[in-house]
Amino acid sequence: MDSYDAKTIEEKWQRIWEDARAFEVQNPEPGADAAPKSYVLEQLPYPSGTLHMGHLLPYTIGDVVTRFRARNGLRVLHPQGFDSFGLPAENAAIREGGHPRESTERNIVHITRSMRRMGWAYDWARVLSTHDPEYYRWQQWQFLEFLERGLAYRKGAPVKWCPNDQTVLANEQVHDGRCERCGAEVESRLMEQWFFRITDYAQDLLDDLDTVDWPESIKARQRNWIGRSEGAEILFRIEELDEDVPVFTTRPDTLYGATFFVLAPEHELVARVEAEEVREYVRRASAKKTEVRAAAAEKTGVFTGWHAVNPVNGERLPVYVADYVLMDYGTGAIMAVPAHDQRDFDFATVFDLPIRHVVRPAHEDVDEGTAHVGHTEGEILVNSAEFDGLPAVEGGRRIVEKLETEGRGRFAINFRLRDWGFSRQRYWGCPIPVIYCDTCGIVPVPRDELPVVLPDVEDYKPKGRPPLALATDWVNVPCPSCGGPGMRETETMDTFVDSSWYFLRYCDAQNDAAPFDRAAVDYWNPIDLYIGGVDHATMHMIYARFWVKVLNDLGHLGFREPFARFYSNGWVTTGKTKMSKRAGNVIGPDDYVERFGADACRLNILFLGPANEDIEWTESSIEGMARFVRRLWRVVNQAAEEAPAGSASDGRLARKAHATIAKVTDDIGRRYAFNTAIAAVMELVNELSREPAGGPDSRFAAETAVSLVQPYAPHVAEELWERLGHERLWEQPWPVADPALLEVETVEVVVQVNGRIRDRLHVAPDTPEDELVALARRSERVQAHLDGGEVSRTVVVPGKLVNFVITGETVFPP
RNA sequence: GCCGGGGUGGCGGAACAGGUGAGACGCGCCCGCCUUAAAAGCGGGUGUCCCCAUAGGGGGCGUGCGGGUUCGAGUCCCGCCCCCGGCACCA
Repeated sequence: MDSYDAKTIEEKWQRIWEDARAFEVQNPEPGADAAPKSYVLEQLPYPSGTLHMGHLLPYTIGDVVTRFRARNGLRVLHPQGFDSFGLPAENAAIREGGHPRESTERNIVHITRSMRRMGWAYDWARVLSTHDPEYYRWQQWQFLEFLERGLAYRKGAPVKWCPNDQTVLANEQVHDGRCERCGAEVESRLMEQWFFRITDYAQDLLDDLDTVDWPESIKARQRNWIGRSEGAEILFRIEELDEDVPVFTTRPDTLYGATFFVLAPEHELVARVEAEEVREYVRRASAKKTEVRAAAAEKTGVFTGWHAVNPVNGERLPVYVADYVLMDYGTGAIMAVPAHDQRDFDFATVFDLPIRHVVRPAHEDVDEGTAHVGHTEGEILVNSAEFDGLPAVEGGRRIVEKLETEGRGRFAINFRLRDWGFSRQRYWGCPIPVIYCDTCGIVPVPRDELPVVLPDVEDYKPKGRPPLALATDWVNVPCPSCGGPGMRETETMDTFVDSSWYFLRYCDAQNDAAPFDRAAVDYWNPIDLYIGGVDHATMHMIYARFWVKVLNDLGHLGFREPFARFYSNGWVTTGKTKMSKRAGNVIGPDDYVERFGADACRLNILFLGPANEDIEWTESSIEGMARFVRRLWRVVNQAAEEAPAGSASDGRLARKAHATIAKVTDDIGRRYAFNTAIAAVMELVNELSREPAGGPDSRFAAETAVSLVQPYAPHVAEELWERLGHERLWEQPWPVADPALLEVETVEVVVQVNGRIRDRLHVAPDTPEDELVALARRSERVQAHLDGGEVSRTVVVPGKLVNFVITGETVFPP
């Protein structure tokens, strides 16, 4: 027998799969009966220079599932592509010179080669890159659809600005007041921005989470992010201004406890204060970053001299400006109830404002000197005029109803989710296809002029203005509407737009008349298994859901959720830190593929632990896995050479093979427990190695092991399959366990006395209960323990155990 | 603070529906075989404490801690402790 040579085998089979177009899949012909399908997809990768172990996990999971489902008779779509716009390439170009396109495309070539070497079964005929004009052309087309329906709009808004990257950041890209990308401190700026009206879909996005099969933790994050709160909007009149100001509150039951009123520094009315003290406070507050405000030890604020009238009792409340009230949540104004809100309490303490308790437990007293926060269950209203004594929740409702009849309040729902600001002052992104005209305003670029191709520029360095502004030939164009002078939009789209619809394009990747054909998209979607990391749980996966809902409302597709099932893979870590380019601790697979082969790497990454938890990379385990592959090689080769063909018996080895089929099928197909499936195959190989030449059963066991390991180690599996005298394992039906052989001939039934095992019986699995009890009683060792006690109860689990419960002294014999 | 996920051998982990002595499978380590030697490979051992003993056998205790339910609990319930992740002046 020749020795195992991973490199030769892997190259051989990769060539064969490629020549056979083994993993390319066709869309169904229009009108034809659509075959049962499965759409398996890993989150779109950014094409950094090289693959690392962190990438191996999701892609190998996707590959195992793809190969498994294909052999189970499904038509499987498993494409791959590149999220190739974005800051890293642009920053690299600024740093090292060259065009971002050059380094990006070089990286794509390199990473594609690495992916092929891993043997992942992708339909490369559908590959896409988001920086390809043929891709973003259709993104611009969809943007125009959004724009025309008012779902994309421009407004001035305070935005998070990264002074280092010279660009606007989404809220999600800011962590602890710093740019998540470069770590620079984020500033706040007022700028005209493009927004998608995702807030229109907030309730929809929340409700439809109930229809998808995702881990609860991921759903929880999205719910958290959307942040729905129920409450009321209540109008307060500011006496001195004669203006009504709405506030949002989740605690209308505490309205009688309001003792002051607060406006956010950015609130429009604040501009009307003339006192220099207030103006100075507003200036200082707006310079402060939100996170610095939040971290402040003590609440700050300043009295405006105004008073707000509480609509429910006519009380005059002093109006303050304080930066603990945020302009971009609710209405930017609050009624302050220090007795029942910690923040208001803190403020009231600093400014020595009155604290009035209006909600308290029905049957106990509260300390009036502290804030009594966040309770409504079992509590009643006090100090609340005619509402006294009502349960808090009902009281709140009655108060709002009363205000409603007076036109001073209404029930309201508020979301934490904000509209999605998607314009970026950077170069390397999808151009926004609009033209500004002094006469016509914002004019969409006509669809037949798409794509608006990103022009080359001399200098990508951001200078506060987008680099595209420097491409004057490109910028200055006639207005499509009136023909007068116009200027192109020089901002580009957030790359999250690119990844909001790429999974649709895969379904019809070559379409040059539309983003995609609806029938093709409706056939393949929703995605049956979406695989990726938790870090995209709130941004990408909310945006893509929003995008699909809009396209559905516009009639472009027939479903409302893109990701029917989501599998969240863990991180690969070294030490305890997540492996990432930024952490500088990446270990690439290339070296290991060279030394041990792609098959060993694939097996290893899935064997290290449950794939939905973090996995620590260890050098020694891959050596163990290489050992397993060699062992498999040796044992199967020996069976191929020496074990005769013929029908398998019902002996131990054949039964083990059937049990392994059942286990692996369930582990991959239902449980997504990729590690235990490998362990099961190892057990089978261990048994086979005891008698590799043992007859037809050995050959059957060898074939079974090879067939079951194929999703994980497809190259060596194909090679061994061929040596066993067969061909094209990747097309063979997945093996089916014979239920008759899953039954073992004899089972061990435990005999317990008071739950302690005293003997074992070896009996047929279907031995009836009474017989089991009789056998158990006959046992000498059991007898010894039954002496001196009376059996008060006998528990029998057929095929498992008999338990005698005895009363009496001799529970534990000496 | 709120939300989510976890605590099992020297290590990664298994035990999927409360039902066989927990610890599958692998890593590491130890002993042996093979070899001039090494590598590779092969065989065996490996939770912990105790007892009788020549082989071997027997028993106690063990899944973060404390209670509980049950004939029976890693698995269910109550109360703690600790770790990881997310969100957070969100009114």
